[in-house]
Amino acid sequence: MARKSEAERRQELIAATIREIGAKGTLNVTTSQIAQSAGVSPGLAFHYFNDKERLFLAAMRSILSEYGNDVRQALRGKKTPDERLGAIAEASFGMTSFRREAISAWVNFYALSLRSEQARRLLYVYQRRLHSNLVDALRPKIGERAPDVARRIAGLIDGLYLRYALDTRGVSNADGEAPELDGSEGSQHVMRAIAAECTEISENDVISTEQADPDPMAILVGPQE
Amino acid sequence: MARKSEAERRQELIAATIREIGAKGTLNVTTSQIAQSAGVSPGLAFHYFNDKERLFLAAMRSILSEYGNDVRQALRGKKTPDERLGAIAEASFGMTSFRREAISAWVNFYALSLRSEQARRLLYVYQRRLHSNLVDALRPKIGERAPDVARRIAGLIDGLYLRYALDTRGVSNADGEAPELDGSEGSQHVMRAIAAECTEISENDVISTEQADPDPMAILVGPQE
DNA sequence: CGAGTTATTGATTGACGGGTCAATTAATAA
DNA sequence: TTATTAATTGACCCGTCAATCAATAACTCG
Repeated sequence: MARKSEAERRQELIAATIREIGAKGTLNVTTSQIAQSAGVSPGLAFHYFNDKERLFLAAMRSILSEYGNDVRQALRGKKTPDERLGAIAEASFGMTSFRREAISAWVNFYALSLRSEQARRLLYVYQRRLHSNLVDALRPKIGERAPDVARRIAGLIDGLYLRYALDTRGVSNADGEAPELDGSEGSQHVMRAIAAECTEISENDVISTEQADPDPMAILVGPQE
Repeated sequence: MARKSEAERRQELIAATIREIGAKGTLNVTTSQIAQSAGVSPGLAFHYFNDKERLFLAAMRSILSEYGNDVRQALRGKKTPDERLGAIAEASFGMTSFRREAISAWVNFYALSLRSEQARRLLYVYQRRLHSNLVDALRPKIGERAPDVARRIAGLIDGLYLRYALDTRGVSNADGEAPELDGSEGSQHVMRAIAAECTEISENDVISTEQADPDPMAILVGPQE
């Protein structure tokens, strides 16, 4: 049955992995389950990815890049800072990220990054990208205070995502019902927070530079190594 | 060896559970590990908690109530709204919540709540308390817009916590080194966000009531059942 | 002390899951 | 057709782990 190309199989296995993580709500899914969901025998998973960890990391990369594509596409054509900020916010709470599968993947990958150096690195890439997108969009509005504000907005996005994601019947045990989370509220919150931050800054305008926090390039998200 | 009271043993086992979750960075810890860490035989864990799930839930309750105590204590004596908001922020990023054990517990319990109804309920209690604390402290400053703002601030707290918690070498594999996360930055971010939200509101003062979002008591955190 | 109670042990079970590998099958080349 | 390569299978090995349980140690009270 030498059928499909390596690339295809890998993709199918990754998709199956995410599907199963979504269905079970945990990383405790067996290779057999994943293989079965991919319509393939268990051994094949180990043939393409050498162990489970690497399969998970591949799945994580897939989720991350899916989100990245969403943002990129949402930004396409948006020129004004506010348009761009809106695009980022909406992509963060859009359908792609709010499928049960994606939610389960995100949350569990957060947990995974507590024990896996690799996973932590991937998450860090996401954070850096988000931060840099926000800074780019904010700078025209608030200049050098953009990095500081961006850090809060990024935190807000993550936090709200988590809260909406875990909200109520959101996930629970698989059933026929349609959970259908809606993230539009989330992006509205984000936009309001941005508005508030910007208003405040234009208000304190003159003195802002000197009394502001002395090192806005601090730890949280900035190139480290 | 009939030694300690039930209450004591339960407490010891709960502490050991959190300790092990912290050390391994995951909920994949065996009952034997936990028992050993508590200086007790594996069987005893099942004697007091009937299964592992319940042991985890007890640990989660413990973490949650630890945080609750921190907040209560921080609020003690604080009268002005700003003092109270500062207390909440600092408690959220205080030492108690930033030990590696607590971080690992929180993050993994978030993931757990994707598959456990019980865990989700517990998390919901935490969210409701945080929200209500924030609203109480915000209302004197911004009146009926407090709930809406509180939702963002709560999200910001969660999100920043997550980001600081996962930051860099934060956890990784157990070693002798002292990671010693510092959350004081987090609370400063929170205070700045609050300041921004309040400034903006006092600015838009007159029109604010009518153009505000029509239903600030929306889904995210509000009594549901 | 001794009978009854409660805490505690740790060996044991039974299921399960990651990873390996020899064999099989399809596609391709000669 | 035959030879060669590569994908795919699925049974199997070995370790692990949640949960059970019969035995035992410690404590209580008469």
